[in-house]
Amino acid sequence: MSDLLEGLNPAQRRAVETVAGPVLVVAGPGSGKTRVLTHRIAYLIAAQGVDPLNILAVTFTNKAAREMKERLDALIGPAQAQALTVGTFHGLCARFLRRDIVHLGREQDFAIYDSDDQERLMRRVLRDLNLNEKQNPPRAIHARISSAKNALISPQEYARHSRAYFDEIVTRCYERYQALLREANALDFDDLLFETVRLFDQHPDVLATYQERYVYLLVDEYQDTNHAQYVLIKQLAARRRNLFVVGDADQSIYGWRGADVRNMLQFEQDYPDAQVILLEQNYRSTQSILDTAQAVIAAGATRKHVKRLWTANGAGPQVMLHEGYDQDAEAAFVADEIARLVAAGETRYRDCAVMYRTNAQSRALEEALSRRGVPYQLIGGLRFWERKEVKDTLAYLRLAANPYDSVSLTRVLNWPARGIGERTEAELTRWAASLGVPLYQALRELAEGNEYSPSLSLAPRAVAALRGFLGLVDGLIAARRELPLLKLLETLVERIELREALLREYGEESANERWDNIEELAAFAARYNGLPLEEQLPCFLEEVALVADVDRIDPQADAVTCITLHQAKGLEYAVVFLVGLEEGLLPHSRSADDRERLEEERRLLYVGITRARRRLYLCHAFRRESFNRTNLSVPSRFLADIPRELLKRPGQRPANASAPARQRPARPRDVWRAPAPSRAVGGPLAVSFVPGQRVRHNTFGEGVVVSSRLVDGDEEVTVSFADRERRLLASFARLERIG
DNA sequence: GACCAGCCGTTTTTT
DNA sequence: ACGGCTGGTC
Repeated sequence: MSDLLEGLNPAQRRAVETVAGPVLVVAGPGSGKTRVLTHRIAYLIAAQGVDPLNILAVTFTNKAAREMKERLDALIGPAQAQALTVGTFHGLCARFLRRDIVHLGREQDFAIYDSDDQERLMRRVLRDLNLNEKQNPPRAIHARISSAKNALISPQEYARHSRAYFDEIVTRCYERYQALLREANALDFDDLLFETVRLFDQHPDVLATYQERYVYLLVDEYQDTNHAQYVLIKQLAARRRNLFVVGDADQSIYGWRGADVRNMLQFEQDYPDAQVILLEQNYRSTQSILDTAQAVIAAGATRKHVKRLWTANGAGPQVMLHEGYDQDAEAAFVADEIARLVAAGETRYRDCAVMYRTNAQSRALEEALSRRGVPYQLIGGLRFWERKEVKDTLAYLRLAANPYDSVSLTRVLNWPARGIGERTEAELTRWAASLGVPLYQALRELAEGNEYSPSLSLAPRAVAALRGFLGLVDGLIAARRELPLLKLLETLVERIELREALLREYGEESANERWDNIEELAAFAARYNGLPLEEQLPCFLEEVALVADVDRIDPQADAVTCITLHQAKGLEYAVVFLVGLEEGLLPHSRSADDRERLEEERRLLYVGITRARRRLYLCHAFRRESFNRTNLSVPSRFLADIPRELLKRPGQRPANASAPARQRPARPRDVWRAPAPSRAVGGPLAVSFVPGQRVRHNTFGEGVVVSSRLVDGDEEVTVSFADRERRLLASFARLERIG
């Protein structure tokens, strides 16, 4: 038992041992919160004799859930670890609903609609309501509906609150969208949460069984919960109140999808008897990296729980600041640097990661890395499960599980091409709608030759094609009952002549690539072989719908990880490159006009910086290609918040080489002191450039100073260069006086 | 109903 | 630069 507490610092130990009542753990990055979470579970089971069946842990990704179980395997043995309930909010809700959704008058074999399905369905809604897609972008409308659902606002309530014209549109769409989802026996991502809350709300008896079962609740990444998740937790914890949440408001980066950091900030009001534990010692990073992170976060808006992070890890190498000429040069620098470090035996590929704000930025990196033969794995981007051929193939499997899934049905109605064109589809849809039945039902009626009052005007040839499709689907439904998943997939591939279809459609090269994806899909399907026959398909489909891309990171592969900053949350690497630290990218231009969202961008950078264990590179480019044109870039404003002596530029002597203050080894209680907000350490006290002064810049060339002023402890110089006037920060721009 | 050529928007982040 | 969509033709 005692070894469960060994090696934990006093705060961590308190977090593990405080068994009863609400606990809020405010944990800085790298403070071992995953460890605390895991050890607490182990402690409950091994030292307190708690039955693992009574524990529910919620993690942010499936990967985190899997890793937690693996660690518990080692700590308390597989038997105990397997009995535990661990998962993501969405995964857990899907499980709860599968069991109990009949209480809401629904079928258990519901499909889960991902963003692509959601958008397709929204298109259908717009067509049904005769709304123009151009004027009413499906994504925009769906975004409104999604945030309404995250806030637990039903269509009726939305209608009540709607004010503006657009709200009226959204209201009508929301209603129709829900009706179609129900008709398709489908739930979208947001419904998984909403419907679970509704289930618990309307059926206290069902809720009570869960409250009884889950005596201990643990939630990770609490700062990124949305309102629906918050309510869900409140419902589940209401009885036993053994709620243990861990989070870091400074790392809240999902506000844009409904996460509300106030859930965490108000925890003490929600649970007045809550214990609050601060984890401030960082075990991950060097002092240099931590100092940089603190400088960035401290310059932001005021925070509630201000943590004083410290580490005993020592100063480590200085954080590097690098400016590339353009994105390719930036990528080349990254690739060269990784190759250099690996060649020098300093690190392995797998310990390196490159992080960026947008997926589009990965292209230049991929090119540079592969040109140098640096192995890499790209996370995100064109996601595997979203590739067309994969989704098309999956659509058939989804139909086999639930033929009422109209989005999947229309998706493959004419794929591969079987002579069912747009007109036929439109007519079938119209007919089904006038009968008030799902498309599949309409197909059946049609095939059985049933006559209905709303007439159907289809050519005999079209009717025959539709019959053929129905036969195919029904064949799959039958096959599903007797064949294991992998065989079902093989049957499907044969019946639709998938390989030939791919060749026909895409040409040899592309078709082969796509066929590889189908084979990967088959390999994934094969993993469900061990399950009972009737569970294989549903489990497979559910996992496919809910896996995150980070779940696909292969920790065994010796390869550099390329990943977005959002997905990097919770991960750590010895060497981290943050690229594209420029205005418009980080902070992203879409967040520039909103103070809150700007702060979220800052936290995103903070998250990125704190992923690094030993070496950190902050990179930006002088010019960047976006869309089809290149633009000159301005270094991110957040860089200006980092005291210049913390940063080193390659090929330059350290900015403050004569002052060894930062090089001293950190003492255990060497609490980091934040620089006074809005005044960078070592910043100028007066302007040093005067109008008319001629200056030279490494990349811009010669120019003339137009004006200069002090901004946030730095000097902002406006210089007229040959191409145009530019504003530069004196601490970054390397302006050389001439004449 | 299939096919082709040209056009447009796409890109912020994701369970 | 790419892929999906539109509008035209066969």
